[in-house]
Amino acid sequence: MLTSGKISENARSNRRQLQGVAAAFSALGDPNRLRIVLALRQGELCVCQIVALLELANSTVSRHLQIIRETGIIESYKQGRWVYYRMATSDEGATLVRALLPMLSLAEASAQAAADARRLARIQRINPEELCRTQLTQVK
Amino acid sequence: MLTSGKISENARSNRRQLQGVAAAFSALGDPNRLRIVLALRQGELCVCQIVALLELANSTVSRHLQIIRETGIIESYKQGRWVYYRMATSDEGATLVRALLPMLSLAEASAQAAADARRLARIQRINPEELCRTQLTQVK
DNA sequence: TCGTCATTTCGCCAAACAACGAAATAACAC
DNA sequence: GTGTTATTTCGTTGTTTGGCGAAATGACGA
Repeated sequence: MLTSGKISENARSNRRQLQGVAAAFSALGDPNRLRIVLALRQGELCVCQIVALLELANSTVSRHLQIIRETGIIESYKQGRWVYYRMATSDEGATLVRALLPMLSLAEASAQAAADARRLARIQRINPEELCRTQLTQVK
Repeated sequence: MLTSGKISENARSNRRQLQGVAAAFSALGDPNRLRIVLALRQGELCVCQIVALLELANSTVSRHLQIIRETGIIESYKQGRWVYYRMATSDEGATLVRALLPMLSLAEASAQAAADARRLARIQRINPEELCRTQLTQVK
């Protein structure tokens, strides 16, 4: 069950509108949300993997993901207790992602993005179930 | 005398960094700032032409222009009392503009952008000196 | 030099936003 | 049904932001 979020059809048809483009820009105007999208370009992730990467509260990450998802750039699906997020595959979402590619490439050339990519590779080697479990104990 | 704004060399070298990309996204995440950039893609404009298009206070427009200019997307030059803004021509700015093109094209396909383009064409037919002069009397 | 004009900067304000912890929700195992 | 787990939603808080009018700045003309 793929979900782009609880957005109304009206909001969906605004994607091609100026407001929709501005919303996508605004979503990626937060550095942490930009880092999330760059991470998802490496492959789908569950919330706790993103939490581990960003070192933010899970509630904050969840909210960030909701904001990005509502722009259509990413989508999510449930697998048991886990919710996985990935880059949009729908026609409309993919159009937006394609248009964003040159800018995302620019961001990927940064030292921060490289450091994130290295950490993410390590995070992805940990069993997600174990990663989620150890997160509560690591909360400080 | 071209000016990209009073940005430090440190901020300039961050353009290729994640923060710089996020700043560009953030700048264009405001609908009015996005409208400004779409308008400048039609050709250079002075502040009062942009004020006429957006129907905002001149101080607000000036602030918006400063924010966009600091990202490197646009540049400005003085001609007497007038300050003209245009899309960036420097190597670095042009790279950013090029990367933004697909998204700007998406925004240009909107009804709002088309309406703006029509109004802007009319505004550009007015002598800028006369336009500026009549603006103070139109302030409500 | 003084007055006018175009723009920028400043100060204020209400709204929006990113962070957090707590509560609620949904999925799972026993 | 109960307890555990992953995630989302809610409420709070301090910070940021987009709008405005007023003040400051710089260019021009007499």
